[in-house]
Amino acid sequence: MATATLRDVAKFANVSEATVSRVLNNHASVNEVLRERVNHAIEILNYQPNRAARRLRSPSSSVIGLIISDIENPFFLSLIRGLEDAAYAQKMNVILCNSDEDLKKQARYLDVMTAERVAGLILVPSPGTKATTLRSLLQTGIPFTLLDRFVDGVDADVAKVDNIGGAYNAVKHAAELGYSRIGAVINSGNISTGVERYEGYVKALGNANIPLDSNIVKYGDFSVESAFKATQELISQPNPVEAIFAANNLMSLGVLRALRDVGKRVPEDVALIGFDDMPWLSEFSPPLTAVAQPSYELGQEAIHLLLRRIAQPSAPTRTVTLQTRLIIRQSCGVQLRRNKGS
Amino acid sequence: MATATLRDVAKFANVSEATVSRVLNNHASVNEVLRERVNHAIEILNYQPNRAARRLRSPSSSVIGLIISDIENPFFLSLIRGLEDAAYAQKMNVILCNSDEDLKKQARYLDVMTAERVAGLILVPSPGTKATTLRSLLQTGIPFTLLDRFVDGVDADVAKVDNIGGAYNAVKHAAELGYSRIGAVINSGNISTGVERYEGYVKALGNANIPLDSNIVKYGDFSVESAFKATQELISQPNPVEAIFAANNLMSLGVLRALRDVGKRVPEDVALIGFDDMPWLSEFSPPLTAVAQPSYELGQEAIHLLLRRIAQPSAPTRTVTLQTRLIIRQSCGVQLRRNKGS
DNA sequence: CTGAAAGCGCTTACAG
DNA sequence: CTGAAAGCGCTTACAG
Repeated sequence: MATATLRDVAKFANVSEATVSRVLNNHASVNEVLRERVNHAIEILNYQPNRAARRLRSPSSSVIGLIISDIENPFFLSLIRGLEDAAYAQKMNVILCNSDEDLKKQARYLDVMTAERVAGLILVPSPGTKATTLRSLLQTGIPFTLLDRFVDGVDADVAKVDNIGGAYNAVKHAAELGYSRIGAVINSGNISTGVERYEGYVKALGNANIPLDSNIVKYGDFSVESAFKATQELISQPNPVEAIFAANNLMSLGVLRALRDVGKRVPEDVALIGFDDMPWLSEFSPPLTAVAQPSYELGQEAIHLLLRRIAQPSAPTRTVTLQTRLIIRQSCGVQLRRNKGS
Repeated sequence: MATATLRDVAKFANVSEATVSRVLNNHASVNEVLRERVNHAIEILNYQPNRAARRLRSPSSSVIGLIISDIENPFFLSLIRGLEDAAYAQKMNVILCNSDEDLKKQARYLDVMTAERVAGLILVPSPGTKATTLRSLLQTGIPFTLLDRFVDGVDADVAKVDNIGGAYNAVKHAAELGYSRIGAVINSGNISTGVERYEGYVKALGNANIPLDSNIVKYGDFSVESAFKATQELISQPNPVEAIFAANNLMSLGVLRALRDVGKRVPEDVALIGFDDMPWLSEFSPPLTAVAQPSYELGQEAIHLLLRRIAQPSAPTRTVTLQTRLIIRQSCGVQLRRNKGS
C-alpha cells in the first residue's frame, strides 16, 4: 500500500498542492468549502505528511533529540520524564538514544540526530568526550545543551547538579557521626561528576580535619560490578574503613553486595552513604542514606536551556546548578551512633 | 554557520554532485583522485549529509523507532538494552519515545515516527490501544511489531512473555507453601498483560482447589500509588489474606508499603510474590520473591521479528512467547513455612 | 483567497 | 568512470 502524497490529495480534492499545504498547516484563510474537501480527501486517502520532505523545505522541526549515556541507570528515569513533560508543554516531541557510556555509539547517534536535523539536542556526554567533538557539533549550528555532566573547554549551556556540595554534605554527615576512616568508591575521573564528587569528598574531610588517605579511595566506572571490585580492594586495606561514600546509585549497590559478600554488616561494621536516591531505597535492608538529586527538575531545566538557546542562538551560555538533598535513613548508622552517644 | 551542502562540496572539489554522492555512498568505482578530492572537501567544509533529503530520494532508513509505554518503569531498562544491542549488531539505530501509558501521547509519537519514515517500528501499546489505531498503522505500510503486550484483533508480530505461566507458577508456589487465602493486586484488564496474569492466578487457584474470591482481587494501573490503595482495600477485608500476588514490579512496591504502613510484617503476617524481577530486589527487606522476565532477550526478539518483517513484508505474522522464571527469595515465606513444616 | 512555479538537498537512471 | 537532468514530497514567495 503505497502511501498517498500531498499531490494525490490535491488531485482528489481538485485543488492545488499549495491549498492542501495551507490546510495542513492551518494557514491563513482558506475557503471553508475547499478546506472541507481537502480534509475529506486526507481522510479517504489516509494521508500522512512526509516529515522528511517537509523538513527539507522548512527546517524548523518539532523534535528534540536526547542522548542519554546509560538507559539502564535508574537515575535517568525521572530525569527523562521531567524533560519530556517540559517538552510536551511546549509542544515539542523528544526522541531518545542511548550511547551506553560508549564514545563510538555516542558519535553514531550524534550523526543520526544531526542528520535528522532535530530542532535541538540534549546530550549527557559519555566519559572521555572530547572538547573537539562538541566543538564540531557546535559548528553544525544545531543548538544543544549538556546535561548532568559538562566538558571542559566547551562553551555550551549546562544543566547540572551541585555535585561538590552533595558529596560534601554526605561526607560531612559521616564525619559528624564520628567516623574518621571514611573511604570512597567513585567513578573515575574522566567525567565531571566523578571529579566533582571526589572534590566534595576531599573538602569535607579537610573541613573535619581528617587526613586524606588515597589508599581508601577506589575507582570504578558506573557499574555495580566495578564498585563490587573496588570495595573488595578497599576493605582488604590493613587499616579498616568505618564508612564508605559511594559516588552513584549503581555503585552503592555494588558496595553493599561486596560488604555482604564478606559478612560485613551495614551499618554496624561499615556505614554506607550513596549518591543518587531511588524510589525503592527505603525498602532496602538497611534503608540507604543517599544524596537525592532533583532529577525531574534537572530534565525540565535542560529543556528550558535548550529552548532559550534555540530562540537566541548567540546569547551567552549559562550553567544552571541545582541543589541536592541528603536523605538520612539507616545505612549511615545514625541510630547506632545516636544511641552510643546518649 | 550555515551547514555545507552536497553542492558546496561538489563545487569545492570541482566535480559533479553525482560524484560526491557516489563517494558518500561508496558507490562503484570512483577515480581515486576524485575520491580524495571529495573527501578532502568534505573534511574542510565539515559536511554532514542531510538525512531528510536523502530519505526523500531513497526511502530506506537505518533507524528503528521504539515507543515505550513507560520509561519510568525499570522493567523496560534491560529490555531497551537488549533491543539496542540486537539493532546495533545489524547496523541499525534506534530512537525511542515514551508514551507514558497515555493514548494521546502514543498517537503523537506514532505520527512522529511514521512521518520520520523510520524503517520499522516497535510498539509497547498503551492500555486501551484500539485495534483500529493499529490497523491504520498497518495501512501506512510501515513494518511494526508489538512488544510485551498485544492487542486483540490486530494481525501483527508480537514478542511477549508467558504471562499466564508466570503468574501460574507464582501463585502455585504460594499454594504449595500452604497459603489458601491468596489475594491479588493486578493492573486492570484493558491491557493484555493484566488479563493474562489474572488468568494465571485463577488457573493456579483452581489447580490447588482454592475457591476464587473476587473480594480479594484488587485492581490498579501500573503505579506504586494505585497498588498502595488497592492493598489498603484488600487488607481491610474481614477475612484476612495470607499472601498477595502483585502483578508487576512497581505494584509490588506499593503492596509492600501499604503492608508496612499498617504494621504488617512480610512474610510473617502476609507473604508477597511479585511479577518482574529487578537487580536490586535481593537487597530488599525482605528480599522479594518474584517472577523474572527475560527482558533483555525480549528486546532482542522484537528486533529479530521486525527485521524479518521488513525483509518479508507479507510473511505470516508470528507471536514469540518467552518463558519466565520464578526467583524464590524471602518475601514468600519459604523459610517460615519450611520450618513450620519440619 | 488560490494557483503555478521554484527550490529545499539529495540520489539515480540515462548518456557519453 | 563521470556529468547533466529529473524528481523525491513538500512549502513559500510571487502573482493574480
